[in-house]
Amino acid sequence: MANKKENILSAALELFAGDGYNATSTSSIAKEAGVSEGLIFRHFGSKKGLLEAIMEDVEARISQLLAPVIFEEEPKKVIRRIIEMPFGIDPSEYDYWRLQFKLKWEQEYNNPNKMKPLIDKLAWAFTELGYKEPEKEAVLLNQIIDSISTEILRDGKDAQESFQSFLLEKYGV
Amino acid sequence: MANKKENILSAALELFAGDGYNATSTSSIAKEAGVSEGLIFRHFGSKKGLLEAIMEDVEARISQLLAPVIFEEEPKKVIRRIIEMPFGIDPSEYDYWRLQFKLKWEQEYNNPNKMKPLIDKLAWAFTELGYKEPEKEAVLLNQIIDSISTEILRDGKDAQESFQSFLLEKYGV
Amino acid sequence: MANKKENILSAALELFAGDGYNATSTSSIAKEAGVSEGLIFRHFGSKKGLLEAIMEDVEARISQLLAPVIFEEEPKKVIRRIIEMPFGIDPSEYDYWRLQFKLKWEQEYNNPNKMKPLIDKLAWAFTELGYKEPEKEAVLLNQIIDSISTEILRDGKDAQESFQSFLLEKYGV
Amino acid sequence: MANKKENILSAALELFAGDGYNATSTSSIAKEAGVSEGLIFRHFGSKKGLLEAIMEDVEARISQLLAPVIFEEEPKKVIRRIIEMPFGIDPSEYDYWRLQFKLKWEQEYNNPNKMKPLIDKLAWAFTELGYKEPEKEAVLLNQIIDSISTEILRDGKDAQESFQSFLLEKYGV
DNA sequence: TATGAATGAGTATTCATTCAT
DNA sequence: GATGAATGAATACTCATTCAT
Repeated sequence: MANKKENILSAALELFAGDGYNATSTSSIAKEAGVSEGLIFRHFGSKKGLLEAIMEDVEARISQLLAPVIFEEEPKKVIRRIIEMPFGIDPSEYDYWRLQFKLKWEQEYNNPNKMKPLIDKLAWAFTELGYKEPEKEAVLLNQIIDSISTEILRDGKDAQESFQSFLLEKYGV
Repeated sequence: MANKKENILSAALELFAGDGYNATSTSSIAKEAGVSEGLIFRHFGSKKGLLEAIMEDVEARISQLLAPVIFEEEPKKVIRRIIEMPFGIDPSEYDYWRLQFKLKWEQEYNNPNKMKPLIDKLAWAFTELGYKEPEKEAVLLNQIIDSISTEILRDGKDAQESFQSFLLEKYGV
Repeated sequence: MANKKENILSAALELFAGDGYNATSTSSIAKEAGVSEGLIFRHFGSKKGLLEAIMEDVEARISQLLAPVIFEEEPKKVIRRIIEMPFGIDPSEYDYWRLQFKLKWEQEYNNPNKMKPLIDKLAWAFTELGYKEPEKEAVLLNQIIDSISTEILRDGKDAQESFQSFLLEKYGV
Repeated sequence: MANKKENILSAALELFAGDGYNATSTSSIAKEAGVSEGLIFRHFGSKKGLLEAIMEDVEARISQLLAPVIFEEEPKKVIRRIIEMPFGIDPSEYDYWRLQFKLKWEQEYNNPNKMKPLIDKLAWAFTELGYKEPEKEAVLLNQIIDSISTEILRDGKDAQESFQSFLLEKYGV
């Protein structure tokens, strides 16, 4: 059987992502993870500490997903990559993303400049492509991607599939 | 002193919108409203009943805000109106909107086809204007408006003001 | 429509008899009686006061039912009458009796010498009939009648009918 | 200091037996047992769960008390044993019995066929002794014992002592 | 007489957290 | 590292009762 600390992390991720942070009790996490409630506090100090540990993972995975966009050198491909991104998320990782979105609305876990490097890269790409208002275009595209991600997490990838080519064509990439 | 029932409704709106439904206790609502906790249950039966009473208001206000879009006859003006909509929300009504957005992520209060009539109207407008994929354009614009509304509710109208003209120009309306 | 005070009394009787005094709320009585909760307190001062008002009725009805035993002059007929008594209760009056039995076990409403005159009469009858321990016989028969009454109130008259002739024969009356 | 779980059980038994199940609050049990209220729920899940834990004990003790009657082989001694039974209850165990009787009148905890094996045994004994209506005699004696038990629990053993020999003589055992 | 708004104390139950083992 | 007993504060909700109208 896997490490108990890992069990706690994955149980908590699943429950936080599904029911929200507030609505998930430490006792339900312990039950789901098959450990004693006390162990959660031994490892993570508090419920909030557990959340923070999970959020480190979440952020690592987001960076990983954004990497192909950030490091792309060709402007058109930057746009293409960002549009393809939400469809490239492995369904086994959906909970990381669900949690990320849930937390935007629960408490103060929102970190608005987490997306700053991405938006900067998009702005650069739009500048290169000669758009008149590249910063605004960047923000707009980021918002669109955000919305599509939300829908995918709710209803699954298939329902949104046709949207991908629509956007690729719209941006001519 | 004003009607106590009203006090409860406005205190609950404020707290639900700020902290979320789950994270707001009935005792904090009572304290904020300056009434006994029991009175909440006498008037609304349960915490959920209180939420539902508030949501009736919320929905009435949304309809009211969407009306100018829905009843607009000229395609270009339909697009213009929807873009102007989030900027037309009176700041005194922000909590109604915040609550609406919060609930999308808490429990099952999401009613996805609430926006159906709006999207249909947008699709009609895009068809009239000769867009190639009017349904997708409608969904896309709706998502954009949703995102902008979110940002406005978080950071205030001013930060997004310049976005309005950017979008109006982009859509040529 | 009947007098509201009467409505309260009969609603309370029904609910107290069915669910017990403690388990019945004044609000449920008000609802059942179709009156405001305040009216209960206007008329009876408190929940306990309401119970006491009902108990006066209960006691009047018990006396009425015991009268044919108490005023019977012939010893054998005294015995016969007491045995017939529980079968003579009108089903429409069962709630009075149910309440009487419920209260024996809830709080201190038990008044053990309420049955004193009856037991005295039985003792007299057994003396007349030459029983060796008339007081004990009286207590015993009273207990038997009490038990049968209990069963009748729970399961209905029919299930116990055959018991009546069994007892009449046993006591030779 | 003794086991806290035991403390809860014995405090609850005392209070349930004295005031009834409904009228006893979990907070009063916690106070009486010298534990936190939460511990009751950790150990027994709910107030009803606590009652059920107690009732298992109660039923074990009843079986134990009925054993000498059930396993008696000689008809006359069966009758004698059942008559002696209520006087054989140890006063330290009265609460178990009080609770048993209280619950007959509160909610649906009444299990009428709990006494079935006893009544069958009595019926067998009366048959052997040549009584004309052995089943009815069995039910009747059971009722008498029930009533005497009730009185003993209310007023103590002494007040009823003389009744024992009265009954033994009456049944000729 | 009758209502219905209003209350404060109480209800069973849950929660995050601590601690001895 | 891991458990499970234990807690105190909080939770949504109910109750008997009061009072202005």
